[in-house]
Amino acid sequence: MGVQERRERERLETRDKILDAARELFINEGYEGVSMRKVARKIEYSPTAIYGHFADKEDLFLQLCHSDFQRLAQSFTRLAQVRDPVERLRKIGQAYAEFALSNPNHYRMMFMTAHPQIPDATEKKMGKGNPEEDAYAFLRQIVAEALEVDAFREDLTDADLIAQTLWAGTHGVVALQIAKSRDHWVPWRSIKKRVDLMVDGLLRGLLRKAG
Amino acid sequence: MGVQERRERERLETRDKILDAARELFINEGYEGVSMRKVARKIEYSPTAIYGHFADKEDLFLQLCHSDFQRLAQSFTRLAQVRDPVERLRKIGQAYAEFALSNPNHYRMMFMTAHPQIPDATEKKMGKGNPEEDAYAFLRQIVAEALEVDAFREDLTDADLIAQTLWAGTHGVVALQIAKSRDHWVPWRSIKKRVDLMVDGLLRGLLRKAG
DNA sequence: CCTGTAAGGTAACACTGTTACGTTAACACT
DNA sequence: AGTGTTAACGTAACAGTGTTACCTTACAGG
Repeated sequence: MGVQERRERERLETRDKILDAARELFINEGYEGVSMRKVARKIEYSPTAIYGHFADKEDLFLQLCHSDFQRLAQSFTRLAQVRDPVERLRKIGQAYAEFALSNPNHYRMMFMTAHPQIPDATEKKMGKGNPEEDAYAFLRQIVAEALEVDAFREDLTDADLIAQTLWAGTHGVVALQIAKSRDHWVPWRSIKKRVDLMVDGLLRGLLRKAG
Repeated sequence: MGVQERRERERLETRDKILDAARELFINEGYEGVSMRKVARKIEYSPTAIYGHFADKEDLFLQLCHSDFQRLAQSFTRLAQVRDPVERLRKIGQAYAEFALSNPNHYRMMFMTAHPQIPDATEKKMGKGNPEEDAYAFLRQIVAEALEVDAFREDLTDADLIAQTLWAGTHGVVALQIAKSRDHWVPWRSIKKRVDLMVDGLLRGLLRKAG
């Protein structure tokens, strides 16, 4: 009975059609600029068809972010080959910033807007740790490695606290860039300079002075 | 002809009634959770009455943020009495974080969402520099003072770049707190610890090693 | 008393996310 | 071959949104 498999395949095909159309719209118009009816028109379906595949608009967008953020987690794992954990921390900051600035709408949805507490059910359906979590775990693990070789100041022993601070630093730069770069009352320096100074300055302040 | 003055006064009174009702709603329900009709019901006016005082919903919220953010700028000026500019930078970071966490909805609107380019007209009506700008200028000025006494590393000479990085650091911590503190897949450390480590760590990395 | 003006209300437009409910087509089973 | 079931999809509607023509009303100035 390959019939069920074919149906499943067809179902996934239209699901992907929805996702592709929605991705293009969300990227160009942002979350509020997109309506379910617009997505439906784009794929020539009725609006209700989408609800057979996604619980609601937020679910649709989050599934989208989810799949795209796996790319981020994967690009992180590619950094595993960098030997020096401190150098790896530097690289992960750059990669994170690059991803955020290339996918500003996704980034806004994932890290700049509060969601009403993800229910545990969907969390498990996402398959054992969502990419956000994976990415954080990855960062935390590098921090832990750096801690083991005594790279950080001796009064810093909490890997989570350090990881959260490094994350917050890069997040701060890219989040301001995404939200406020068009405000001209701040003489913004180039985003590259700001990311570099944040990563470098913060690491300098947290690492042991003499290696 | 005190008539015009009385009319003006009455007009401002209803304007303030709108602002007060809207403030309470926005603080509790957030931007999207509030509708013009809700605000109108609260003050027992028709929805259209609001449009006689504010251009649209965003204008209403921004005027609100504007007046509340003046408190922030004022709390900054109170820090002017701190002698050491570096110590003042530390204090301004704490004050900024405290304000953001006490007014999360305002903060979200002002610094975590992109607005469609403020037209110059309203900018001037706001009276010579909005509070955001004032606050940034204040920070920048302290950085400039610190630069004059050679507090920063010798390779750091751009007051704007430094100010933007310090701002981004604190912004990163509070923004993540506001948007993601309810996500339980990160073992968040206390917000105080995170703010402290960010301000202290970042300054350590940017200041000259031996004072 | 009449007129102009400005505040405020009514009703509508064009949307939005979402959901009962109906249709349809393909499969499994007798 | 005919019947029943199921799942995908569409129609039409609900309750709400921001916003705007248009109308009413009250009141100051001539």
